[in-house]
Amino acid sequence: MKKVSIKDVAKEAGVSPTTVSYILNNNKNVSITPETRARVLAASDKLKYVPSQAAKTLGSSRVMGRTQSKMIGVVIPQTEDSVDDAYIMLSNPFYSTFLSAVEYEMRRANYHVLVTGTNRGQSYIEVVKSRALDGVIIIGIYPSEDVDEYRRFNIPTVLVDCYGSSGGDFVSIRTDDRLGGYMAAKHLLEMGHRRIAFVSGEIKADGVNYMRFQGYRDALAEYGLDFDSELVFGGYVGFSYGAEAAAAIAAANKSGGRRITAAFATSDITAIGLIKGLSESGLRVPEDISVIGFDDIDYAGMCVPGLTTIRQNIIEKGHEAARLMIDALNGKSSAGEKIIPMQLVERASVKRLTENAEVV
Amino acid sequence: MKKVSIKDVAKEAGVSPTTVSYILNNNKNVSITPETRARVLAASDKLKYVPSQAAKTLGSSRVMGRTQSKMIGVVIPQTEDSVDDAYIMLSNPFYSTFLSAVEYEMRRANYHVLVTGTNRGQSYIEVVKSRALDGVIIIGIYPSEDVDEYRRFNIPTVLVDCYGSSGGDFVSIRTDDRLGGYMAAKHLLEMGHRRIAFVSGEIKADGVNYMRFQGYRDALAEYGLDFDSELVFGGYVGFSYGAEAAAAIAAANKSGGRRITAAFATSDITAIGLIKGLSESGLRVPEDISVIGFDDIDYAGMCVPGLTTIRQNIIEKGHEAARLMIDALNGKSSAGEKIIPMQLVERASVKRLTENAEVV
DNA sequence: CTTAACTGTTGAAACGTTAAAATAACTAAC
DNA sequence: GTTAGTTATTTTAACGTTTCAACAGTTAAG
Repeated sequence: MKKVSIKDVAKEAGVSPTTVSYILNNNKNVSITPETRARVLAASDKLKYVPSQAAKTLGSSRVMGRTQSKMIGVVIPQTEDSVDDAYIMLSNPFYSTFLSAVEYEMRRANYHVLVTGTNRGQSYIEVVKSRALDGVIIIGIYPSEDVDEYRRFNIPTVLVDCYGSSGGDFVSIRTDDRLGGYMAAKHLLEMGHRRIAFVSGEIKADGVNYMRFQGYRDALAEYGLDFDSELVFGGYVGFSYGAEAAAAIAAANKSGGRRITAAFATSDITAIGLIKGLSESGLRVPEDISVIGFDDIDYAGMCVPGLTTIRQNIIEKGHEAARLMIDALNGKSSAGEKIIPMQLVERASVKRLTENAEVV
Repeated sequence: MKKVSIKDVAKEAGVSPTTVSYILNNNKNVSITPETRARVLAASDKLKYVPSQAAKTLGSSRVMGRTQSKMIGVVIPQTEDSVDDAYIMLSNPFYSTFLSAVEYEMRRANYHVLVTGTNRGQSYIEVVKSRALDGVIIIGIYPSEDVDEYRRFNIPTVLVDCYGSSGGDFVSIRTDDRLGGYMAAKHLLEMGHRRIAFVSGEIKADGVNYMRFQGYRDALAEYGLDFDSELVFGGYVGFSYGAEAAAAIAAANKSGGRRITAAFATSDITAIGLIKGLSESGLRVPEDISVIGFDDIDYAGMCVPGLTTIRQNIIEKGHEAARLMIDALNGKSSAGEKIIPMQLVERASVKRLTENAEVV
């Protein structure tokens, strides 16, 4: 009934609590007789001793910078749910898969993961301080206000899909989004498309969408095409699922002028919403309009038609983020940027356009 | 640079640490002069004091049963990813949405959430003990081995989608899955279908799939139809995404005999995999075969064709789970079962069968 | 005018652990 | 045979908070 503490183990094994601590933590700076070690281990097993992490954290906090809570935080942007008026952090499966991968890898390294949603710009430095988190992984937001504090407290921080980080102070992990945007647009261009819509959520200078947008323009320029701002759909908050963009595209195509034959959506979830909306407007994918996405979430391969997309290995990205975190935690500070490769995955949502079809 | 502790605040305000503690925790058992309170609050603000949760947890652990870590655990079953050989806990968007909702509501009540994946049957009592978690929300698994310990330590536990709990010891939250299965099958029957496949992941006696299966049989019986075990697809581990079932169904239909005209998949994610597989086998949904799902994940409304499904309000379920947890945490133990209502959402994946079409 | 209860505050002990210094028991060196 | 150096272990003090008993000062009751 009563909680088993290190003292109980010590008494059972006939040694001091310190010795138990040394043995259980495999402290390399002390030497222990094999017999003592065995005796303590046996006692610990017998009593089913589980150390109190709170006490460990507190106890180890004496030496500044050596506090060990064995827990990291993962901060995920929170969006308002389209249906209910609730805030949801894992609306994009990209985040779910990423978080799963991080959690798995961290747990293998004996760390626990505290997840927290956040509104853009909201500070969560208090969580970090009050919980004495060993590190933080932040997705999609550059925590500008907290940066100084992070520096001051020297908390290992891994930034995912962020462009705000000036200089190489933090560990950063992302794809080459400009290249990715270029790859997507280029693929559509190669397939004969010329009027290509750009469909995106919020476009912010420190976000991935902005970079993918640049890449899209790069490809256009390479083909000698002028950029047409009327082809940009979205770009403001809350425009997440592409359905609205679909209606706008359908309307644009009906109103005459050169037809939009393809769309590049900056995330698969948007692409899927787009396809849905197009289908409701009576447009078929890929027969009437081609769609390419970004990310390759599980769902991209499962939907009908299969979504052609720029794949990034999300699980690998999560594992890598965790590994970078673990390295940083162990003092092997690999500050700088880690770039995850991408590749084009061709499925069924993009159709090759023949010359005459294009002119229609 | 140095950490601000309660002592610093006390010194700044000219009171004892105890007083600061009382004020900052709004302790109702003591009376404090408004002036003192104001002075302490000001000092705390000025120094940007953030209490150490580790110290709080440890300090409050003196009285058994009053330990406050202000953190709960959410345990999510982990499955092997279909593509990579990694373990993923949030493969089903149902979990993601649920977790998001729980996290949001818990955070509003000043609790943090530690997520952890788990293999079936794996114990996580150590996490609970070492972190002194205030409570645990467990999804989809009945933690039989840990039950005694939970009882002994009297840790508030909310079981989600579990049928293993004998008696009303724990708080439990789920849908009426038997009714849900009945609703799904009945809808297909009402639409004229008679050969209805049952497609599911693992069917275990303490899981929701088993209950949905019972409901499916109830509906069949109501229509005077014999149960045909050849219509059950899946039922074993790893058969998650319905694609394999699709191939089996297509094969069965080709080999003669009465044609399978509809399928009930026990989760939307399975239904979607099924639709994909069917489409690859050259079968169209709903023209050639109708499909009904379960859950109404975001994706059900976004895919093409829109998935007809048995909707449960997942966000509401998450909020409710969090609220039950908070009640339990506050001693208002509402042990027993909370049932979340369902409703049929008709979209485009089920087709009405005319008499002669059925006989084909 | 004594006793009892209340009000606002404090000091000391405790929570379970780790860090650093101390100790004791050997061994080796000169 | 003193000194110095290992090795295995212990003692003491901290970490930042809460709890509990105590206290002095005021008010109320009899």
